Amino acid sequence: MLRNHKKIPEPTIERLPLYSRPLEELLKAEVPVVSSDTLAKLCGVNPAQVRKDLAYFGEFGVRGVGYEVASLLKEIKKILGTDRKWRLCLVGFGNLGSALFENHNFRRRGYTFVAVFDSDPAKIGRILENGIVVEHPKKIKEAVPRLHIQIGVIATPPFKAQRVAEMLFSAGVRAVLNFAPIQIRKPECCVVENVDFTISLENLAYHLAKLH
Amino acid sequence: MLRNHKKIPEPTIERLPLYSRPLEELLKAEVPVVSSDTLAKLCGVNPAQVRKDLAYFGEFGVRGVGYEVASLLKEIKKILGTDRKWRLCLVGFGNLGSALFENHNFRRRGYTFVAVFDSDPAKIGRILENGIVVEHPKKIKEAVPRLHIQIGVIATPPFKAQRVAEMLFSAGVRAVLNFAPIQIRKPECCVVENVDFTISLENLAYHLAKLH
DNA sequence: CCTTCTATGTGCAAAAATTCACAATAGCTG
DNA sequence: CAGCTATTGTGAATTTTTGCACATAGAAGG
Repeated sequence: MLRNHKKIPEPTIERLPLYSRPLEELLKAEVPVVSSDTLAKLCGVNPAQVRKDLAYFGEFGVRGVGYEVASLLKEIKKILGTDRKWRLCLVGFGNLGSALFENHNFRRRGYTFVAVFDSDPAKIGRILENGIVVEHPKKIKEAVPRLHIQIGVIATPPFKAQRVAEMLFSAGVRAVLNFAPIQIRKPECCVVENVDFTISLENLAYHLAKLH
Repeated sequence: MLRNHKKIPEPTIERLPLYSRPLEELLKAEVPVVSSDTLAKLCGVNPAQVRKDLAYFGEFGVRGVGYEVASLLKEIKKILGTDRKWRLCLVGFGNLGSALFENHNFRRRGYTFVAVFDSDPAKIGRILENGIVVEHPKKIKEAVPRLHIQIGVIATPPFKAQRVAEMLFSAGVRAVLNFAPIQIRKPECCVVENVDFTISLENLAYHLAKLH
């Protein structure tokens, strides 16, 4: 058994959510069992990779049969912490921010926004879904512990992002999802995940230019 | 010289945009020259990595001095194809779609939306910036060649994404930026880049759960 | 023009990740 | 219950990526 001997590689963690998407589909379609081969094809990866990734966490499969869809999905969710609810706050209620706030994928997966901050006076005081009121970012310090906010989502202009991140960290938030196209400096104890569309576009452009 | 002997690793390509962000800052701040060490620190990577990545494409630095900011940035842009203009179309004009459409980072980097598609009758016909009119996706086939669309951006609900991707490919689009949380099947000759926020969130949740 | 200083470019070793390939084993069949 | 089939779990081989460490070369100063 691998699971207790080695530490888990980062790429493995990044693939788990990838596996869970088709599994949800299969569950919905009432397919009871899936093989590493099928799942691999659905995700566009190598079957051995699927098996090895899963084996880090336990023996979820049955030899000669495959993986039971429902229980595998449950296991993956447990590993990723997706079986819990997570409380988020949003900083920056512009176009992107409000799209994120209204995004149903988030809530469906257990991520709920419980506070929204923006420094624009025209937005402060606006009442959103679930009775959430847009507040000035200076309220972060006080709101984080009170509302048990665990994850901060930054959707501000780039030049404000570092400052906002520091406010979040010092208020006790230890995980940040950053949509601003800058590199956030963070304390050792915290995690930052960056989403930068333009990086993806630049990748595309590079490969496209190569194609002919 | 490495450049003509070996093929370029994917991670290298993915880091180039990362380097370009701080370089833009440095250029704005009129810093003339930067060392691999400084640039590495700004990007949170290893200095040798910066040098090696850049060396794949040429000898851009001066020994004992460093890299000239302006010319390095220009080189990176040339490599990534960011020195050109790219013409995009957007499919799916919901919350996320409209946030993307209005996102200034895109235009600033040379990515311009020249068409928008959505199947919602309430949205079709709506006139947006630059005189772009929201059209039904069945117009994709005709619009792609006419408007010289090079990249398609998918911001539809997941269950429509595959169908839309196929329409784009068959219309001649060879690069797709996909925001729907599904794995797009694609022809050999095409490139797909996925942006899935919930994957990033699940990563965060995993690491957060690990922290204590 | 020679010496010193500094930071690049890169060969090489180490580490990490992927993939192969097969032994182990569960279920099925007769 | 023995033999067959299918598919897992995993050791070993392979490939890829990273990082060290240093020779190399440009610049500056005497």
